[in-house]
Amino acid sequence: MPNDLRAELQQRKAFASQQQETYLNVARTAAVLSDALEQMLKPYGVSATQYNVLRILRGAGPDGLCRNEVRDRLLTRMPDATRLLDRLEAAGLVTRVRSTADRRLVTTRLTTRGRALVDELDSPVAAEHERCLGHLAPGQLRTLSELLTLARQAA
Amino acid sequence: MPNDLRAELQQRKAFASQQQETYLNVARTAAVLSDALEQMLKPYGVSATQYNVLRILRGAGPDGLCRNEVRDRLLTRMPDATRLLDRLEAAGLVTRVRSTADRRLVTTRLTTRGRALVDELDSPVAAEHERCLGHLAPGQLRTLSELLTLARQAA
DNA sequence: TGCGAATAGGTGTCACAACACGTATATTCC
DNA sequence: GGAATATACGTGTTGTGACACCTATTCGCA
Repeated sequence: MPNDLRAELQQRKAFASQQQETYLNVARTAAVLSDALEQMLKPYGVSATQYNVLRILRGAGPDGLCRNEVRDRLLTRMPDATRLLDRLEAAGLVTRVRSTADRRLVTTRLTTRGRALVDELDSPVAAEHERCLGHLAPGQLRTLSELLTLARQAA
Repeated sequence: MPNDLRAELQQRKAFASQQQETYLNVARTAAVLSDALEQMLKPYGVSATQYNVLRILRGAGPDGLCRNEVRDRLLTRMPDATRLLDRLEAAGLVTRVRSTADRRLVTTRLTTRGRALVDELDSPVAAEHERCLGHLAPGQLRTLSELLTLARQAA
């Protein structure tokens, strides 16, 4: 079904190129999947970006990370990581302390509550992924990941 | 290279599941590709979402589309299509006229300038897609599109 | 040692998106 | 035919992302 997206967007004309069709499919799929995740996270009071930060900080362990390290590990470009962390700090999910070794650095860490929240979210997030992508066979998931990784190489 | 994304995001632990890895790959790839497109469009003064609307309106032809039809054809969910169209109207790229048949409807159409802009953008956008995805073989692009279409079925 | 460049972080301002609510017109059902 | 509901659109408010610019601290090198 090569024209499924065209039907979905109610477009009449064929895509200009195979590359454009692929781009639109990537964008559309990401929008659909991240919307679903966003809706799932809403009752917990965090956005998908915020959840992503919490997961990054959990992965960093007790040493925490400075602002730019968090920013560089985000899935999406985020030029204003300061206020993103501000909001998480205001919500009591992270703390920030200025480093004594290099006073330019401000290390961000999960609070107990932040850690508890991200741990609590593991199961429902996994269930959401299972719900959205569980119908794909392991080989399909692997192929998809590989092709996406390849697609990212040029830009 | 199954762990390329993990290296890219500097994560230590393996992904929790194949589904999660695929989700992250979709999100990351969409972010990278749409960022590139956004940067390409910036000199022309339109965002990727605005460009998307212009393309939708061109596809609709001289009859134009009402607000909700535009909204439903967008790649990403857009609850506030009114002000998106407001901005395009303020930029002189679209016009809106209230329908006489059904006075609830407001039909949006491209202006001459809007049409000229979207036509002018065809070539550089195609070049950008070629630049970002040209290194994939036709069969790879097709497989990728098909798997993404399949992935979208559940949610 | 001292001066300029680079790095880390923050802020002011604006544009844009999200949500809830309000208004006008059309349709449906009694 | 008239009230209730649905549809299409707009608006007020709040929160979030984008960009440019600023300060403080450290580093590099003469």
